[in-house]
Amino acid sequence: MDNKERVVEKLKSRGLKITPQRLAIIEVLEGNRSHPSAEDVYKRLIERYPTISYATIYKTLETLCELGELMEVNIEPHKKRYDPFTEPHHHFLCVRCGKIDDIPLEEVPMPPVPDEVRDKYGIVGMCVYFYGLCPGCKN
Amino acid sequence: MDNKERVVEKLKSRGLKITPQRLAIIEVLEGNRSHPSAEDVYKRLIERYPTISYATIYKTLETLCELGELMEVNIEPHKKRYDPFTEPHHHFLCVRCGKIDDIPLEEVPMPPVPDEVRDKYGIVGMCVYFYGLCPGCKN
DNA sequence: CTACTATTTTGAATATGTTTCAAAGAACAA
DNA sequence: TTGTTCTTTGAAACATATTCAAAATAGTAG
Repeated sequence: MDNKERVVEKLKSRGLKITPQRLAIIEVLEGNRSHPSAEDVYKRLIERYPTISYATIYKTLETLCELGELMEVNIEPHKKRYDPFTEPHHHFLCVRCGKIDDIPLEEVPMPPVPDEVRDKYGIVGMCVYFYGLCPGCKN
Repeated sequence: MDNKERVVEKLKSRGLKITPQRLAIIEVLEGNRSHPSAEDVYKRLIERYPTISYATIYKTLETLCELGELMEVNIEPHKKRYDPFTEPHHHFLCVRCGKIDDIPLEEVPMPPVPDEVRDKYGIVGMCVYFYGLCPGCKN
């Protein structure tokens, strides 16, 4: 999600309404590479929108996922994170500080999935997660 | 975890006690390829051990993970699954029926991770998850 | 076999993240 | 301006996992 206007048009084209809350959430996400959780988004917004609720945050995040403008990152058990950068890439979780980094395909390629394997299992999606200690935590 | 006796010896060698609950949990896991959740294990045991508690289940599963006899499978958001088959392999989740299948490395290889990438991020672990519709659900 | 000690189990309470719900509010088309 | 439909809200409910202190037990030593 690199372009707010495109997302707004997409919402409109599906008959969805452009509310201040949705705009604010989109603004928090636009170009955001920190893989925020629902709580992260909430905390970024609660000062500007003191009545915004988690229900709205969760619902909007879900909507954006359905529109293909956002991806869930489930690298951390029991806490969904979200990624507005939807091109294929991997993720790395620092198990000490909890930071998530992208690992681009140039550094680690997607594992090749033969068509017959794809068919056999009915694969429609995949993800690769890495765990470790980030440079700052390695000391 | 293909051999209960080895796990028992490992527990003993760490000064951990062999309790009926631990034995029962190990028996449920031994050779189990269904990737059970804590609840699955609980339900398998509650009839034979009417007083067994989730606290015990969770704690024992954690202990077995620490011993390297069990692996967490976090393919399903917000629900840990466990896998006693600890050799490297991938996992597939059917998004309709929730079943988890193994995908062996012969079908999809591990993506190659260059040493410099491993160092750069401090990678110590990785996993590959696949999502789709299993044959039974594809109809 | 008995007694001791450290470990383990238990049930209840708590924590955390997410979803549901119905009422109130707001967007937007006519 | 009005009406319809969608959206937001706060509270409650839900699901999974963890913590805690008291009671129970395994394993050891005598």
